[in-house]
Formats: sequence, structure tokens, C-alpha cells
Amino acid sequence: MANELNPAQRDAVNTLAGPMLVLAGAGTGKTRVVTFRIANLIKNGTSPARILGVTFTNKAAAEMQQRASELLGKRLPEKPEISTFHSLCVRILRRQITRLGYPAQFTIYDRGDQEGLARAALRDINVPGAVLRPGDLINQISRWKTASIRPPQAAQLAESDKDHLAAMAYRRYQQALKNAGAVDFDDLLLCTEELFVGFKEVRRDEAARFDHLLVDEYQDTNGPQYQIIKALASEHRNLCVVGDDDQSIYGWRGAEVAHILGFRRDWPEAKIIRLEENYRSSGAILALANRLIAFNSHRHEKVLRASRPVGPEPRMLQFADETVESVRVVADIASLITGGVAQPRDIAILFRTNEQPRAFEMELRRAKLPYTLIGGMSFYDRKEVRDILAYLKVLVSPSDEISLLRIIDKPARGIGQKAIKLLLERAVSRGRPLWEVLGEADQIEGLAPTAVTAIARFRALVEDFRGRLARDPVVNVARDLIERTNYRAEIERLYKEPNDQTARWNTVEEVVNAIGAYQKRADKPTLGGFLDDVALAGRDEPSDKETKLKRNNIVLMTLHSAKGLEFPHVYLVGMEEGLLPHHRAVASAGNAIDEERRLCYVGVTRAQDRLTLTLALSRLKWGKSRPTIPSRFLFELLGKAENARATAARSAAPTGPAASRKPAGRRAGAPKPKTVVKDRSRRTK
DNA sequence: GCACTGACCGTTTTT
DNA sequence: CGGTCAGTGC
Repeated sequence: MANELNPAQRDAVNTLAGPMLVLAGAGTGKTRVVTFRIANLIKNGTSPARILGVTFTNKAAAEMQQRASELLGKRLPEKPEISTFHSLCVRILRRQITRLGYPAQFTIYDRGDQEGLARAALRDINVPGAVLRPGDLINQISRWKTASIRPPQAAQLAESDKDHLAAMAYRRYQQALKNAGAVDFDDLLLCTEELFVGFKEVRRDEAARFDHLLVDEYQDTNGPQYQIIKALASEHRNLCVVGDDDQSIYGWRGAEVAHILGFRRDWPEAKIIRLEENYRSSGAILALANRLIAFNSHRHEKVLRASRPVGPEPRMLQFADETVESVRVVADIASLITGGVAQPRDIAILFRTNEQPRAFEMELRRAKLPYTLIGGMSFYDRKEVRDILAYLKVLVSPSDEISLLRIIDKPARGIGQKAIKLLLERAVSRGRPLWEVLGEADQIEGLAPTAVTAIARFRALVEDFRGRLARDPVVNVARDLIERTNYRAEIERLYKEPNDQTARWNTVEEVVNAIGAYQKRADKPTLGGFLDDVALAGRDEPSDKETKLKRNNIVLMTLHSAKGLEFPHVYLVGMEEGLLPHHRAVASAGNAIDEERRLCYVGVTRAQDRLTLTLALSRLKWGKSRPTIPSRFLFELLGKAENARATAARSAAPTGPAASRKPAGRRAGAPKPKTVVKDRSRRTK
């Protein structure tokens, strides 16, 4: 990237007051603008503590924080507050949530915890024929919450039986959350919005803490986030939002492109600055990207200009099936690396769905190439980690019923299913928290004396360790707790393989290490603080966050995770109808395809030097091989709208006999682009 | 309390 | 095909 700021960038950096929208296309130096602007504000006399920067991911926040302090040197006594929406909201809620009837010590429930709640909420109301699965319910509730909809309104809006059922379950789910003194991820935002709406003084106080608000990736704001931004900035009006409507890919999570498209309506005096000079990609890649995104109709018109020379022609490769696809892509990568053209870290394989990387992982392992798979099963999704965290959560908050149920008989301690059932029945019938019912175990009819003692012992254990929290460092408490519960024996009992055992136990130690690291870095470490960090950290590994980024590995990730990153060599794989665009988007009405197109655009614009798009002519699904249809986006990238439309028409009726009978890749009327290289290997059955 | 078995079912993306 | 879950038999 050029050393100097270009005129548009300079304008954005130097406009210090009032609302401003920076429309920053892909690769136009957006992060640079934001950090230079923060530095400039401070140089011009704004106290760092009066600046709030908001991002969507922890990674973006960390990067912004680091770049800003590099610019300013290390001499600042204070830092600007740069955090994700969710951590910002946690901080506000810790101060204010008691007004909404939650304890200040509320727990944050993640997806796994939500499953338990959803299951309970659906118990006895799920009628056969209108089945709602826990996962569906969680998604539906999330959709409601990201649109600021609470149960009463959800019930009003419901049209189908399924919606009514979901609305009813939503009410129960929310009640259970409140009883447990917990909030889920969407509540973090929605409760903050509700506080701002319901309590003027809260809004005033929180807004008064800052004079400048900067928001990154504004195109991805959902309803509550949008309201929170407005609430925080309406007084000082020093709001700088940065984003690119062409990269809005979180519609399914409630993000509204309308927010960025209508910025002028909300802030009439807003200054709008366009960054259109792309420093990242070669001209050839950019030409493809510009052609593709032009197929979307509702957007801020802008055309990226390449500041780099044209570069190698992007390739489109088709292969017989997904195995050949992975073999060939990996072979290509191997030749890049052995040829000294690229290092592993210069290369990314991008895909639409999480089932796709499997084949590539296998090939990369076979080729002995180092790789990192981003996403997938997170460290914090592992069973042992969830167990340990559940113990810690119960220490902090005994009302956390989901965690309590998770650990009450783990490791086995003589409290069986029958005992749990009786306890739960009493809790429900008397409307009392489960934890308190544990203290009345001796009064429960039908409960075996052995179970009564076991429950008493379990209760004493938790009480004992909760007491220790006040006296001892968090990490010591955790370590002793793991020892006292004999969790290691549980692992050895559960897993027979010595390798398994060590791996699992290492994971447990990793949790303890994470607590240790937290204790070192936090000013005033508490167990609750650690649990907040964990909940907000999302999918990051705890200890080796740094090393992971520095590791010289090929990166595999979804298109969604790839936003904001760049690589010299990008392989965008699985360019097929049904995958990209995903069949769910094809089937749904409205503008779902536009979002898929933006997703493709994000993928293409990650590439700096060389872009390779691949597809498989047949793909294994549920053990059966099925022919595929090339993605319409391949044609659009080349500016062949006619063929794109033909493809779209075909894939709109993919179940039709004509569509499934035709062998893929040989159809008349869909001439192959020049760049397509045919794969010569035989199709496997 | 636990290991094993067979039926079922199906997949977007994630802070 | 592979993961999950309820049911069965020790």
C-alpha cells in the first residue's frame, strides 16, 4: 500500500467533527483510515479515553488497538476504548442490568447452553406434525431478537402453527433465561437497547462517557446495534461509520443493509466519503469483482480502481468430483510452495459451507503441508472445556441451572437420573430454583438415602469452593476444583486410548492456563471476568492466539470468516449452484441471492495476486454422487449475463427430471469461458 | 451406571 | 456417509 494517504483517505482522516459515512470498498485501506483518524483526533486534543471504537470481531478490535498505539507511540497514558459490540454491551449491562430485573452477576449463555434451554422450552408443547427442533427454535429466537422483537410481539406476528409454537417456546425460553440469571448472545445487544429506551438517565450517562464514536463494518449492523449507535451518538453527533454495502454478508444474522444505505436520512448533515482506490488486488482480479457486483441492484454505486498492475489472469478450473478438486488444488499449492513462489501463509482456500474443507484437509495432510482450519469445532465447544466451565459458572452463579445440571453428576457421584428427575419436579412444582431445592433433598419423597447424602456432599463442595473464590487466586481455585472432583479419573474412565486420554487432559490443562493468562492480563481478575472473556472470545483458541496468526500455515476458512483478510493466492472452491449460491438462498424468495453474490465478491476480493476458482462436476451428498451445475456467478464474473440467467433458470428447478438427467458440464448453450482448463482425470463412477 | 446397537436425519454462514 | 439419540441388555 502506498505510504501516503490519498486525497479521499486524507479527507476522512481530517474531518474531525460531525457525522460521517466512509464508503470503503474492498482493499481501499479502511483500517488505515480508521486508525489514522483516531490518532489525528488525539493529536488535535481529544483525550483518548473519550474515543470509542466499535468493531464486530475481537480480531478487528485487537488490530485497530494495536495499529493506533503504533501510530501514537507508547507514550499515551490512556488508550482509546476499542471493543466489539458485545463486550461494550457487557460492560454497560454489568453496570445497569439490575434495572431490568437481572442480577449484576448474570451469566452469558452460549449456543450449547441455549440448546438445553430450547429443549426444556419445547418439552410438552411440541405437537407431532408441527415439529420444532431445538436448533430451529434457537435460530428463530435469534432472528426475532436481532430485529428487537420480544415474545409478546412475536406471538402477534406469528402466522403459521409453527410460528405460534415458536413464539410460545420463546416466552418459556426467555423466562427460563431470566430465572437462571442468564442472558444469551442476542440479549447482550437487545437488553442494552431496552435499557437505553426505557431509562433516559442510563442512555444519557453511557452516551456522555465519549465524545467520538467510530463504527467499523457498519453494513453489518443489526437492529439493536443500530439503535445503540444512535443512542450513543445522538448528542455529540461525532459519529464516523465505515463500511461497504457490497460486503454485507450477515443478513441472516439480522444485519440490515438499509442502515448504511440510509445513513444520510438518519444524519442529514453527514459527510460522505468514498474510498475507491484499491491497493490490494491485481487489475485482473478487480475487473472480475467489479463485473460480478454490478449484478446487484440495491447498492451505493461505486467502482474500484486498481492501483496495481493487471497481474496474472484468474483461473477457473473444473474437476470430476470433490475428491479430484481437492487433489488438484493441493497439488497446485504444493507446486507453488516447492517452487518458492509462495509460502504456506500466503495461501488461502475459501469455501461456502463447513462440510467442504474435509477433503482438502485430508489431501493437505497427505501432502504434509501445514494448514490451519479456522472455525469448525472451537476449543470452547469441547466436552471437557464445557464441563470445567460449567463448574466455574456454578461457582459464580448457582442459579445457572443449565450448568448445574451439566455437572451435578459429572463425574458420577451417586446422583442418578431418578434423583435429578425428582429434584427438577420439586423445583418446577414449587417454582423454586434448582440450587435451593438441593438443600431440601431430605424432604423429597422417594429419594434414596444414598442420593440424599450425595446431594449434600455435592452442595458442600460447591459452597466450599465458592467461599474460596473470595480468598484465593482464581487459577488456584480452578486447579484444586479439578483435582477435588477427580476429573482426571473421569477422563481415563471415558477414553480407553492413552493418546485420547492425554489429549483430553491437555485440554483441561489448557483451560487452567487460559485462566492463568487472564489473571496476568486483567487489572482486577475475577472468575466472572474470565467467564465473560471466554463467552465473548467466541471461536478463538485461548493460549496460542498469537502463535496461530504467526504460524506459517495455509489457511482454510469459510467466506464469512475471510472478510477483512487478504492473501496473495486465493482458491475459491466449490463454485456450484447449490453451494454458492447456497440452495437455501436459491429456494428463498427476495434478495437472498444478492447476499450470496456479495459473499462471492468478498471471496474474490481477498486475492492479491492470483485467484483460482474451482468447481466439481459431481459432488457426494449423503453418500450419493450427484451431478452439479456451475455457479451462475462464474458467468457473471466474466460478464456473461445470458448464461448466468440460463443457469439460474435451471437451478431454480433442480428436482426436475430434465435437469437431473443431463450430465453436467456438457450442456449446449453454456459455452465454457476461455479460461476453463479441463480436468483430464477419469470420473470415479 | 454404562456400553452397545440400530434408527433416523440431514447441513449456511457466526459474534 | 457420519453424527446423534433413544432404547436395550448387562
